[in-house]
Amino acid sequence: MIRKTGDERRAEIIQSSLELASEVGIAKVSTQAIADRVGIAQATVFRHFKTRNDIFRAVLDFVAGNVFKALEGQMLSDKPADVRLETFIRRHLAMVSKMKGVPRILFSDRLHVEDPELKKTVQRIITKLTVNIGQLIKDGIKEGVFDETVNPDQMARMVVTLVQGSVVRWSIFDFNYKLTDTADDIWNAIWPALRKK
Amino acid sequence: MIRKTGDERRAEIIQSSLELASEVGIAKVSTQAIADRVGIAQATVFRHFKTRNDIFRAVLDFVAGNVFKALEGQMLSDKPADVRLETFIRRHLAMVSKMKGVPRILFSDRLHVEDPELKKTVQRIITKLTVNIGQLIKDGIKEGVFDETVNPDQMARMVVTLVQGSVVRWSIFDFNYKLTDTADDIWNAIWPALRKK
DNA sequence: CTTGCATGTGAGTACTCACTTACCTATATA
DNA sequence: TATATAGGTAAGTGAGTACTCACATGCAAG
Repeated sequence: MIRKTGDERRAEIIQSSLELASEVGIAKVSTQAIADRVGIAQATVFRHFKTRNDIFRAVLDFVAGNVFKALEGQMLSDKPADVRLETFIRRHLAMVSKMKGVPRILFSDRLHVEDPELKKTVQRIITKLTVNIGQLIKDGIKEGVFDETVNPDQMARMVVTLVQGSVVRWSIFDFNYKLTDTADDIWNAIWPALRKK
Repeated sequence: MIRKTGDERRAEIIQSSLELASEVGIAKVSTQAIADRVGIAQATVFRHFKTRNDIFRAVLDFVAGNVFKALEGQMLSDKPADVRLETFIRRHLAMVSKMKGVPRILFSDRLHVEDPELKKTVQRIITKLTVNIGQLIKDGIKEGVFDETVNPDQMARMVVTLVQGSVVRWSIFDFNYKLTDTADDIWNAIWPALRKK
């Protein structure tokens, strides 16, 4: 019987849940499975989280925090907007490819219907991402690297959709290719639409 | 006690499962819930399908059949390739927007891990879709409406990814906007990359 | 009218799940 | 050294699950 602080255990539970989600899918991430991986009794999980859904909320907060840290890094860079956008896409894909559990949680039906709070969190993340990229595109138009006829919000939505769609595709195909390689495909598809003519 | 033929009941079970999936998510589409909606006893469901997963396989076959019927219609048209591609995207989105259960089944984690057979079916559908659109793009290059520097397979993957990503986004946002409206966004994003220069 | 069979069912079985309760103990601090 | 408390647990509980089985009945063909 090893004792750790609550914060340590909570971090372990979040980490193990993410790993399990990538391996067996969120539906099979039972409190028993989490307990087994962490090395504690099932009941102990409930010492640290009130409900199972609370665990997934904590996982999402953890992931969202990482995503936006990466995004802010790009927003503050002084490189031209096209470089900033491309770099962000690459960084984002690189990050997700190291956390395979993310798509399994983000697109699970548990989240989609069972816990409205969880879904709202995901909606907020996606919206915030879209707004930020829209801003990046507006900056690019001002800088003169993107065409002024481009609709920034519409384009931002498509960029986010492409990145997300790529992640979903990768997840459906069992992570059996390098997600980061699709960055070129994405860029080739949208760059002609963005480029200053 | 109303009696119907096996084929009729099977069709009802498939239809009800699709509806339920859109309403409550696939995880909650229990054999009991299906039975309630169809108006039969839970045990009767197993008269018509050996297992619960068999039901989802039948649903997927049904959906895939519809998708490819629409695609073939476009492949055989004698209009220019760009019109054919745009029309297919619009038709595809229109069809999905009438079957909200589709994204909930296609992107559920139950499917992703629990039943490998189901997942293979989804992979096959996506691959076939991508190959067909790749062919359409190749045709367009030959016809001279698409640029010859375009990589058809890469571009086809992006088109499919955009459509899928749009569907997932629409599902995450609770179907609260018209999916068919995103066809314009998609077309605006990829047309500059495809257009003959 | 009888018979055969497909459709239908109530009452299970055996299982998993999230969550609870009552009790235990390691450790930090007074 | 005593004590409070946070971390830990075995053994539940009740609700839900897919699936089975023995039996019932509507209906079509002989």
